[in-house]
Amino acid sequence: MAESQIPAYNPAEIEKKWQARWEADGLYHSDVDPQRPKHYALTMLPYPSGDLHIGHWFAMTPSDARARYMRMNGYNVMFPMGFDAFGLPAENAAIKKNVHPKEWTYRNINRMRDQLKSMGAMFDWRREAVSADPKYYRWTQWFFVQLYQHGLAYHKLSPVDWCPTCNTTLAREQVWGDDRHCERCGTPVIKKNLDQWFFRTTRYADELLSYEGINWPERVRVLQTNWIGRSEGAVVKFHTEQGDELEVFTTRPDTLWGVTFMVLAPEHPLVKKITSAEQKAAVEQYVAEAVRQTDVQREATDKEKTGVFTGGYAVNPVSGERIPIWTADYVLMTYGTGAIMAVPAHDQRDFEFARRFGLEVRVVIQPEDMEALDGANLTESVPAHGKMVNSGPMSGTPGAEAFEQVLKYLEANGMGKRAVNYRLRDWLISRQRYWGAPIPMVHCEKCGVVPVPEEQLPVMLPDDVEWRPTGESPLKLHPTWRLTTCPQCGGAAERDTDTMDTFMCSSWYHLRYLSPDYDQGPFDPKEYDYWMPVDTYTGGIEHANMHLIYTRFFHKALRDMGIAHGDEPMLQLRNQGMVLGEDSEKMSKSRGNVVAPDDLVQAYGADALRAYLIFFSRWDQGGPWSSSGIDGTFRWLRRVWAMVVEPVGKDGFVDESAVRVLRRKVHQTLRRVTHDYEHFEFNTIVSSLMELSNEMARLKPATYGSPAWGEAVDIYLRMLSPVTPHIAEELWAYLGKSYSIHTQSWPAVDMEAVQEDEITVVVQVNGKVRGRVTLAADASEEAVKAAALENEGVVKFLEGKTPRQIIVVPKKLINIVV
RNA sequence: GCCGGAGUGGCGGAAUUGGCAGACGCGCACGACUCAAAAUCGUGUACCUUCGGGUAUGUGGGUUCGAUUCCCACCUUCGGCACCA
Repeated sequence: MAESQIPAYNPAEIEKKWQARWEADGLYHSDVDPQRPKHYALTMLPYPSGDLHIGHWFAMTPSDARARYMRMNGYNVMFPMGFDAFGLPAENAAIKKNVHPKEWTYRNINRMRDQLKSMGAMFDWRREAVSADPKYYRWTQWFFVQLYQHGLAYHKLSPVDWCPTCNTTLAREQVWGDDRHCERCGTPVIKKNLDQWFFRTTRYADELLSYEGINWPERVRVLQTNWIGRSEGAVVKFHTEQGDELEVFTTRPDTLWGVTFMVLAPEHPLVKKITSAEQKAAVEQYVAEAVRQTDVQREATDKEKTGVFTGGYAVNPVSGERIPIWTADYVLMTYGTGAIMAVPAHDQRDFEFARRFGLEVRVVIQPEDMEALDGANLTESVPAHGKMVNSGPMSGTPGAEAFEQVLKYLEANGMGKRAVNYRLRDWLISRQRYWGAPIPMVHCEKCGVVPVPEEQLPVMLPDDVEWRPTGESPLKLHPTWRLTTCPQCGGAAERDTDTMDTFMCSSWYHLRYLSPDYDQGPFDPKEYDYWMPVDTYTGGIEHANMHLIYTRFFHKALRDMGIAHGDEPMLQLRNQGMVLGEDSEKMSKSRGNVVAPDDLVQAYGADALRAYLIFFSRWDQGGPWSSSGIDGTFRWLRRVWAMVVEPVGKDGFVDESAVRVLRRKVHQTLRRVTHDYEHFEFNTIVSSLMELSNEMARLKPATYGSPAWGEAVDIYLRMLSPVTPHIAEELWAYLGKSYSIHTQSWPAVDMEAVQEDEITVVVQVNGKVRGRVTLAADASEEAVKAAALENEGVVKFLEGKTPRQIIVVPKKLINIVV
């Protein structure tokens, strides 16, 4: 055959060709079909920052491959894509380049959509949703109003985290690290007192701690559990000598008789009232200093305890004792009640404070395995549980019962009750920036806060705004936008000029994909009933305590408002790792280590890049990028190409034993690859396919032209198609098989073909490999033993000794112990 | 300090239930093809060795006939939380 008739592998040509054909045919459209089982595969939507990053491809390619795999397994798969288009970076970049954020964002979206298409993923672009689109944020606003009407949104004046670079407030989740910096720009935050909108995430704290019915990684569950930070204890009611109630939260009610002082946070409202005339100056100075400090300075755990005696006293409800009240900055106004009962003998922080200021340390817990404790001699606190001592009527209560017994005592005497505290805070929603969904609320002097009626939504974000940040909301500076009439009384009123945190937009994007053009509600219930919940959700772990908590909260709130069903929005979650630059640093423009996927597509084709992204590291781990490795997957695809298109010039002789070997390898690989798709172990899918193509190339001369060879190529291309969809489609067509390979079914493993007819058993002597024997697969244990004992290499090491023990692992290994 | 990952050749990684450590690929070396180079193909590639073998999965112990895998202690490293009462 003339060589010119064999086509060469030309990825640029075939990728473009098939992408156009698939799009024209609507091959990846997903429609409701009650006859078929559905699978909603979702990958976290990108932020349109300008350029698609190799990290996006790393995240999305395996998700795409798995969505394709599920489709081949008979599922009606929906795999949508969209853009998280509101947010700070758009604005910051727009400021730098002096283009309108809207223009900048939509330009980027258009560019990124093309880039996404070049990877040949099975996205159903008819379902694309863009959060900055009025027909999208109309419903973001509608949800806000719903939450408000159901008591889940409220506003209050409170000290909040403010990023001085981004010029806006941030939610607690968006402040990271030891230095409490802004999650987006890295600037340390400061505190500001502002009137802000919050969502009541804390109302769902307990439910968010339950992961029943969802298959999420242990790691994410642990992160969320720690973040929510549930602790069980009691609220105990003390009184000041002036008669004011002073409640404290404690996890150790069993130490109540050991309280020797109390501490109020400097911001606590009672500080002023209880401070005595003599202490007034000192207290005022201390409070002023504490307030001036940043959280970082104040909450540094290594600094020495500071504080001031207020001159005031409280009464211990259980003992009637008179307890001095101090104020100190190690007590936080934001946790519990902002006041604590201090038990220095059994709490290290209280202990340090007591030693510093010469306060009494009184032992009230005696752990069974410790010598008798004496408060005066302790060098550190004893937080261990144990028998209660010096505790009035409760003395002698064993450690195991102490907590419950004291609670019973408190409740019986009206002195306190069981209580649970969470570290989780309500979600701060207001942002003082332009590029976001306006908060659909009107402030009326007569009627107070009034939501914008549904028929007036969306509250449109105006285009003609000075969006350079000033620290004030840009919408506030617009000459007319904020002026409106009160929906309730018709009088003059003002709009809320803040916009919403973009995590609000992304809390429900998976619902907008269901019906992005629907205008009777946020989503079409028919689509919802069929597709929801999301079956497989993939994305980065960095969202564990932000997006992934918000979206769970959001779903549960919708459920309770009767808008959604089910307890969880996403059944199965899997996280990919992060791709680093070749210098092992995080990829960033400023470091100059960003790898541009477009260049790689141009040089090697999308298929080789897809295969390399899947192959080069564990998906859940990520790691430093190395462009040289892509040569390997490119060569492999070229070998696969040659394996399929290059004929073997021979006279039809087929070696039957080679056929058996071929079929065995094909079906063993199929079994392995199927397993790996099910378990999100993507890199070994490619290595198994490489191994198989190596073996097939070796067996090709002896099997070419046989039905087994045809079967091998057929199965090979099917297994290949989710990883490298274009070359698989091209070769499928080359062989004259019916279009499209992507609508074919996943092949079934032939269990008979998988069976080995000969087995090689490793023979060990004292745990060391000394030989191996090959026998028929059905050889008896006795026969295997006999063969092993006769093996040349083995005999040498037995040195005539009698085996003490022979361990047989069927079909694998024999260990002879002498 | 607390919680959770991870440590395997020059590199990325593999080893499905406690059973042949290093699959697959990169890189490197040598060879074939070529006037030559590239590309491609082939062979080799943990360490030591007296060529019998011995040693190797962060370190040290343990369980076991047998441990990358299980247990204990420690080291390194990454991530999260941190005066949360």
